Amino acid sequence: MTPEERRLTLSLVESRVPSPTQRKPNIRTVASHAGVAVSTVSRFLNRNYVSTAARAKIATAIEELGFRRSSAARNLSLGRRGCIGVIVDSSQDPWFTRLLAGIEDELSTRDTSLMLASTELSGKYDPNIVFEWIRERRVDGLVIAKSERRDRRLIAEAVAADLPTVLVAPDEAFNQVQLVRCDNRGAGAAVAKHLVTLGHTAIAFAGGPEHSIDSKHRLQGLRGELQAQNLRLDSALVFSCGSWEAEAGAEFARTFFDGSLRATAIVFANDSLASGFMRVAHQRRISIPGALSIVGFDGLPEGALLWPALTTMAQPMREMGSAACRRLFEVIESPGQLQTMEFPMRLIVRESTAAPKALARSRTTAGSS
Amino acid sequence: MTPEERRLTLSLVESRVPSPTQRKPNIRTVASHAGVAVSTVSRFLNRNYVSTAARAKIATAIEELGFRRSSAARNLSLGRRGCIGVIVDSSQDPWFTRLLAGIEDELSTRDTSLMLASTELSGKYDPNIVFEWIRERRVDGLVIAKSERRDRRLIAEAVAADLPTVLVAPDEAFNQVQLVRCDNRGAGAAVAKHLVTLGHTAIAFAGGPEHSIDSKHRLQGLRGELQAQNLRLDSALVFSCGSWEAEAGAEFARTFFDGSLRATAIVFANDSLASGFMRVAHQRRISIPGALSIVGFDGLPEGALLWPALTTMAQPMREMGSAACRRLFEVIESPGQLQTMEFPMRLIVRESTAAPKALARSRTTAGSS
DNA sequence: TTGTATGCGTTATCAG
DNA sequence: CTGATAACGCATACAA
Repeated sequence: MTPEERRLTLSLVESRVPSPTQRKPNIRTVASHAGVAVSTVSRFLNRNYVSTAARAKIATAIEELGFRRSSAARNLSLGRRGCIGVIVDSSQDPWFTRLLAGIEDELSTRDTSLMLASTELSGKYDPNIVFEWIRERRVDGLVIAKSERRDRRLIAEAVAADLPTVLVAPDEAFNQVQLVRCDNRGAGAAVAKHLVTLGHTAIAFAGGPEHSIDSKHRLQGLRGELQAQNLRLDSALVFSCGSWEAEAGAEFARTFFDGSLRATAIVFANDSLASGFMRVAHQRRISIPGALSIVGFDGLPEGALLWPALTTMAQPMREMGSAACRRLFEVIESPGQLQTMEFPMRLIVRESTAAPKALARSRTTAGSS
Repeated sequence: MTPEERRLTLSLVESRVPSPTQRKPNIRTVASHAGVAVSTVSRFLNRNYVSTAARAKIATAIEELGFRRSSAARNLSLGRRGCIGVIVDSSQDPWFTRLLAGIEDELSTRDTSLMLASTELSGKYDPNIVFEWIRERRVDGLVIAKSERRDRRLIAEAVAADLPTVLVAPDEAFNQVQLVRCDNRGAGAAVAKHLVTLGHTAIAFAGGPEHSIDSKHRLQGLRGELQAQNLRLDSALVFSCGSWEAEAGAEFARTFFDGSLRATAIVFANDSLASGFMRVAHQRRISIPGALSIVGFDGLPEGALLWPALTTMAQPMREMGSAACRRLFEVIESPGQLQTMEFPMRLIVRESTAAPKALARSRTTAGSS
């Protein structure tokens, strides 16, 4: 209550105000205006039983008064905070940005706000803010994006505190939590199909961090589909970049080009690695996709700005964000069962993949003969 | 109040609970524990006058009980929402993402959450959510990023509603509002210095949207410094891409390369345009910076991943974010004067600029002779 | 189906 | 400097 408001209240404590345009209507105003009790209005607001007669009166009263219920008061009464926590290692990640758009979609319809926490805001991993949130229950629930092994304590604490939590695209095997993820194996298989269709047989895979489940699954999918097509992924052509960062992809490029192993296509575990690789390829004047086809995973729009634009398997990040958010609200309202939602990924063919040179040449020959 | 809590309360309505680990302590608990009145505890919490004796007792009580005040209740009592609104055309913008990090820094210390609104979330401009926020006062204040002409109504409404508002990097002349912006003219001048030092004389400028103030100021700075160095910016070499998007830069590239005008360096009004241009340059096998030097504005980290990595004038986006947020809180607490904070931009020399070919050659000649 | 009464945790007023 | 207490706006158990 602001000072002005309080003064107003006090001076009018005896004489009921008729309709001062000043003061915002509350549930009590509505009730008296409609000639019913506040509890009836409250029930109306919460879609509980109320007679059609009362319903109509209340509706018009609300309309006339331009009433809006206070979420602050509602939260206080409900023992909620009206706010969810969204956690990610870095909010600068374009993948996360898309996820956020989905969350935003969902939140805008619910008068709920959000708190953002980057566990790696300042360069080093520091989840303490989140621990505070959990302990002080400053949020009604948590959406944790791309959680990895190091986030285990975080998740354990949230579960222990009985705080509704949804994990999105966890890169580690978590259970006991609501899950929203992508079909990484299926995506790997789709990439295999794409490359095989183009005529590639010497395919390499460059993974992310050693322990990454996503990376593993994508590789599994790739390998599986290749086998199904009677091709095998040469294990000498399976690499690990050790991280998800573009710089790791660049580093890999340098060792790859300096080595003697050859492939006609390289599948990267994500777009970022692929982009780092391509930068070095440019420096070395390796033609893509002429000499080498490149595929990434994630489907970041940024990939379309590269030259050549990156072919990739896209996650429906925005949909995942809104799905996670919806699920979180469900769980907040009523605890319910554990649930896992899996989204398919989608192949986006851009410019970084083409038929391998040899094949292209033979085809040209065949065409001209 | 959750059902469980209510049951607990009711069953204990007569007999005071000794210290049930269940129930969270509130200001009343603290007061009785410290042997003072609630109002004294409240004063303590809000750093108002309270005797040292009481102060000590309260402090230990709070410590022992692990008390944390409820922001929901506080907001209700204060008539606040405990939440600020952050508005941008698209939350996908990497520039905005950096700004958000700064806001995040500031928010994490204040138990305030945020609501995000993208006015162009679904492809077309739609500020209605924000109007709702303002009318229903669902936020305590607004940070509006990169507002442009079309946001005038929004800003006018916020001002009319007396809602504390801070504009960050507005691309239009706004007044009557708190402002946080960059020194675009100074940045333009810095680019001029950089290019002149490298030996460029045939410099072109490719601007953003026609009515963009930022674009205009950057050009002014560039032109001014060039004049100061006794060079002039050929007005035939001043272009407008008509938008800030990479695609506009690509489009400009096509017409530029198809035309007959020549320059040894092009300054783009932002990084995105420059990146679109460079993509086409690659396609046409124009060597950068060999045949053409390129400079952008904004300093997005993404520019470092391009090949060649983009030379650019960087905005301190994160600092601007936290500054805007701090200022907003100041204004929320006490209205105060209108204020404008201007941040300098910083030149990041990467790979897209070099001495012009002719000069490089003559230098080599000079060196070898 | 509705009304009454009470509580949610704080802050601000005003009389000591 | 301190204590009692009335708001803040809403939700719900319970009685009617």
